[in-house]
Amino acid sequence: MEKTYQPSSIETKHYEHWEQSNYFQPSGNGAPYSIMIPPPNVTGTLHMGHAFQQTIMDALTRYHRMMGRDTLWQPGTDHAGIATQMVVERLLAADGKTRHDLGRETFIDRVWQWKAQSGGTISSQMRRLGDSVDWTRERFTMDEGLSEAVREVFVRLFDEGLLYRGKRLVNWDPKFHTAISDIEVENKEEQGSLWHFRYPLADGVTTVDGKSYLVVATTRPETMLGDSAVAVHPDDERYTALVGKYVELPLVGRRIPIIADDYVEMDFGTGCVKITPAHDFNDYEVGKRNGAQLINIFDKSAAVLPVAEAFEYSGKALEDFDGTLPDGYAGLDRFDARKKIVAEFDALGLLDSIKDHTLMVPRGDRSHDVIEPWLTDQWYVAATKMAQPAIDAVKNGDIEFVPKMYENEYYNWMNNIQDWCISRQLWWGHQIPAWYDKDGGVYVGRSEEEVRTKYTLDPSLELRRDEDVLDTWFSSALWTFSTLGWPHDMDMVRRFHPTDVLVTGFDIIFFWVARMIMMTLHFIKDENGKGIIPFKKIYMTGLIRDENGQKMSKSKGNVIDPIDLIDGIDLETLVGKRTSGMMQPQLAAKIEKNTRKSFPDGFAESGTDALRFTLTSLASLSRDINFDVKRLEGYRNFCNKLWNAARLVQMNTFAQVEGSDELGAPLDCGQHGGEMEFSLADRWIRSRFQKLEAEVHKHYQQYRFDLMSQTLYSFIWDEYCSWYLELSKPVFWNENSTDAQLRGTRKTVVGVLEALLRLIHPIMPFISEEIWQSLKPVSGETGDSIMLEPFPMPNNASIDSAAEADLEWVKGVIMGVRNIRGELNIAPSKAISVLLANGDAEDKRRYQENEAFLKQLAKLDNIQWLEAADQAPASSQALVGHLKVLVPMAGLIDVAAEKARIAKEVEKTQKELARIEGKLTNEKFISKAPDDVVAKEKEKAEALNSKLIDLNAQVAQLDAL
RNA sequence: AGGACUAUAGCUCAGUUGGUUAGAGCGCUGCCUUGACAUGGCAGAGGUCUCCAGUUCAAAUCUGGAUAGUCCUACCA
Repeated sequence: MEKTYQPSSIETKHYEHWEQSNYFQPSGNGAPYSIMIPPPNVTGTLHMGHAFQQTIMDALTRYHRMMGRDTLWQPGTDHAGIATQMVVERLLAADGKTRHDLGRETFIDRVWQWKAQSGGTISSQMRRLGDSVDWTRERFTMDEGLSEAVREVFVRLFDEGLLYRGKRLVNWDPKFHTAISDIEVENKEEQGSLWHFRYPLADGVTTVDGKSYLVVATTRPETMLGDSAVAVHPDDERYTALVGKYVELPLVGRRIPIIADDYVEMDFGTGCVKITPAHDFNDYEVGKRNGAQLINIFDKSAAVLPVAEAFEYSGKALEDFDGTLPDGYAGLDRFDARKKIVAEFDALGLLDSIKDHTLMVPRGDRSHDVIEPWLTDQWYVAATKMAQPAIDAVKNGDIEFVPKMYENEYYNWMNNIQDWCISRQLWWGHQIPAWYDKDGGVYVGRSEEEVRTKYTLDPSLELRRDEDVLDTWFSSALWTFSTLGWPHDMDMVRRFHPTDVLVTGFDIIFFWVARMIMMTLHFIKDENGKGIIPFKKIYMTGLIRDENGQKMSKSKGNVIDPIDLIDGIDLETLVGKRTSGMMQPQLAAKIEKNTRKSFPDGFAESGTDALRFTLTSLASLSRDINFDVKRLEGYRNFCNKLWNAARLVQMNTFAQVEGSDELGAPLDCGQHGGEMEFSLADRWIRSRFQKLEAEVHKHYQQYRFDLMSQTLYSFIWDEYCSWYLELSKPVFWNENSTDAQLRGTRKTVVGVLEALLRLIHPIMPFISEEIWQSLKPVSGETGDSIMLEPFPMPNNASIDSAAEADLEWVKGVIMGVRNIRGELNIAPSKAISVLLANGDAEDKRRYQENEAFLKQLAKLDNIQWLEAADQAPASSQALVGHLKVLVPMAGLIDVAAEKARIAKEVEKTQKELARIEGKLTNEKFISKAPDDVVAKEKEKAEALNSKLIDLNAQVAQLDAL
């Protein structure tokens, strides 16, 4: 082992060895355990959220592998339809081209090229993270096998009536010219206006108060070109007389009816609402109920059509509709049309008022363009019909969310689920397996050939394939079984279903998790035809945010590439990375400034293990996780600590080579038997270790990686290093230690470390492997890799309560002396003498058995046991139970400082005593609290009382000097 | 508008079924280059557990309310 811990020099070599040795593949032995990776976007890069989730998945995978399970962690990527197409279109745009210039086939070739070029990033990042995925089974959602699964599911759902095509209002992205599903729309509050327009009443009718017009309010004036009614509330007495009458739509000149519908809120605005069924989801429903015409005025870019089109609610076009629109609007963008309409209303004296208004604006999650409700033909999955089994699976406990609170969110959404719009007007994706004849007949099948056979079509009939592709989530919804070979190869599906746990973020619970549950239950059945769940547990991780709680995003410039934390990165490179390739280059200056301020030195190299340990230590059950680089630094130091502890172990278990750092021959550590004598410290650390093992197992069961990390950290640092290794030194350094004593302590020092390494391996795979390998000559281990070794199991036989109590006593005495040293400024280098007084037989035994430990760790040159009759000199005193640890003051101690120290102690003790006596004088506490609680409090009070008396005596003694 | 979640040390967070001297990391103060480690050691300071009320012998923990923040769903045109 190198003298200093250098992660870069150990990580890659172990990973390569593991992968080449096929250690990541299922062993074929033991009960199956499987995890499906949430597939990242193939052309993207991993961010902190991925690193976080993958660390957890890898820890779970390695843990269960070491527990003897037949373990599969399935890797893969998805094709991310819109996101990927968008990137490639941007590349083309740089050359002044659009995808239409290339044509569909050439464009798709270009996307595949881009995938080939960028697709390796993800897998190399995963290798750097140490992910023990079975690379031989890596899958991509556009692979032939997975594409076949997509076609299969589409066709079967269609044949079962669970998938259909229809003309409906969809969320239309006018920038990408595609429909998106409701959950891909982000609603954000924005500042806008509320325009009040006057719509003249037709046929000379007037309102109750004698006006010749109605006032309607709108946030979207441009849609008035498509108005087909004005609605009022049926109970609104101001307007009841007008229901059934008409208004004359300004600019357009169309007569549109006044209808009554209780959708209208009487109290809002004027109580009159313009109804535009083809451009608003609510208006669509109102229009449908009341037979208002469905009038579309926009093209696919949300620019005004030359002539409006009208439809029946069945989707059939109305042939005889007069769609004439006012002059000057054809081809006008929606926002320009808005300005023009407002101006014309104003000019006509029909603009009643304009008010500032805050409204929710729907924007596409990829394009950030304002989404337009638009009438188009789309394909839908009848999710409303598939939801129930998926709800039941969670209700009856087959699938369990961790943390539990997400189940409510799941039910809430599932109970109000909408049919899922799955078609996308893109080129990159799975093309829909549907064909049309020229009369609009629809034929669905796995191929054109199959369609012709299935529907017995005349060979001469011309068929045209649907040009649209499917939502990426449609293919990811099949992920748990399509990756395993469905529909042809069912062996793996049967073996690894249901998978054990899904580790993912709560932000995709609807996009992915819910849909996977529905699809898997529907398509994967057991021998009795009952649906099989995709996974037993869903571990929902929090969202990784930056150190200020901000969501990490490219446009904020606060994303962190996990590899940069592993390898380190200098400030200039980091700034360059964050400000290049931006969608909004104007933000670059601000990002640069923030980056320089937050990380003036860039990131230091921390190594994968430190990063992974940091991530697991953050994995509490909370919903937001703020990632602070400071935390990483702390755990990098922890790796260093472990490394150096291992070096100390080696120095005491291998022969020293004169004038060299190289290790000599392994010493006798009991590998081959021989008599062994274990010191108190040996027995203590073994006992403590059993409890640690039990804790670690428990935390795996409960997915509390944060608590597990903390437990391991404090054991290694505070118990193994700070106490145990220090306590091993007196044995190693004492020339009088017997062979049996040396063997016993060497055995323990090595044995506990070796087991610790296995215990921590799932979180810190590299450093644990490196040290474990170097210990082989003294640990007696012969396996090829730590990752194949059994995970440590607690053994109650090694629990030694007496040793634990004795060692607590030893620690107490040492800490007492150290406290006096610290408070009274006695140099650590100065050896001092102490007296032990007021002790009982147990204290005496402990003192006699552990004198060497006390002398070593408290830096004492002499310890003297005082019997009751002996007179103690003026001393500074610490208490360990009844036992007084006395440091004589002569020549050492400043009386004033000592008095101050005691005063502080007295105050603390009095405060505590008052609190407890308050309880004990309370009748009700005595009578109602359980006896053991009362007894405990009484004991405490007694101890505090005698301590107080003692402290006062000391003060008196000092005063007498 | 409805719902969920959060509020604990200067910062980031733990605190399991009510009984702890309320913990950790980072930061801070003092001392120390002792033969694993200064990426270190030892000692220490720092908290009316957001506020109010209630239940209880006992509340950071349970209940109700308030305030602040985050998120989700829906939406008044």
